[in-house]
Amino acid sequence: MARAATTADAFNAVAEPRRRQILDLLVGGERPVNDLVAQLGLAQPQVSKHLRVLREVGAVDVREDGRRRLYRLNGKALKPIHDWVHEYERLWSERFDELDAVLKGLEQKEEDDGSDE
Amino acid sequence: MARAATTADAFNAVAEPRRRQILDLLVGGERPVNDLVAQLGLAQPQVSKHLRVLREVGAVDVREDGRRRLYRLNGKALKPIHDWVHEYERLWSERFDELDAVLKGLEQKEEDDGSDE
DNA sequence: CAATCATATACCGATATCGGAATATGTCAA
DNA sequence: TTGACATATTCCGATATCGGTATATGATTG
Repeated sequence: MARAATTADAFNAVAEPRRRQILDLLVGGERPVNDLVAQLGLAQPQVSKHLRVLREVGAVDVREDGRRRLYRLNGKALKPIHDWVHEYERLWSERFDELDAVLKGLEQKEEDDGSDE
Repeated sequence: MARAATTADAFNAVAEPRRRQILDLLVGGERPVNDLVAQLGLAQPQVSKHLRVLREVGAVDVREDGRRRLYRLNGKALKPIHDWVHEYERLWSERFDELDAVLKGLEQKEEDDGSDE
């Protein structure tokens, strides 16, 4: 066995920085491949390959327009990532840090009061 | 060149489902390796290896306790993932879907009015 | 129809991974 | 000190990747 395919998951697909860049560019709206090639400074075949991966995980959709292909973002594919990482937000949010402090204070108080646990 | 190292990034580290599971378990608090081994149903060496990766990207910290090692979550390492994916939230949120519809309506209107762009 | 433009695919070599198995390191207990 | 326990490291083979280069496919223009 080796590492999971890049097309296995949105997680795997998006682990590659270039692919994140591509998605970031597509936030601005539909773009033909050549636009992306120009903006990324990458060779055209590499861009097409990255787009294929993004297509396979559903993060982008394509539309034909004459001899060019217009790629468009489909952000829903990223929702699982958002949902997962969202659970960890409290670990760096100051607001929650304060809440944690309060809760710890309460625990301490209960321990001082003695009894079980 | 090959795929980026799993230790290159939080993105790469977390692309592996087992490592996400480990982090999920550590949300419940500090745990020794053997606890994780039991809960994951994985072989001990694999768990140690996954933990190493998570350590190298700063997602967990270790503390020695006799002959065992207690691993603890350090969620701050996941913030870049959260920050990145957060930008895409509007793409699946219904509230923002409605906003998009409104904006598209406005665009349409301007196009109908003609003129440049 | 030929030439050109836009994009996708195929092939290559190098590399880092993953799980499995064996083993090393280090601590505690009798 | 010997043995049991807890964890980390090393070696293995298989595999999927990435960038580069060459080429295929397909649409448009002259």
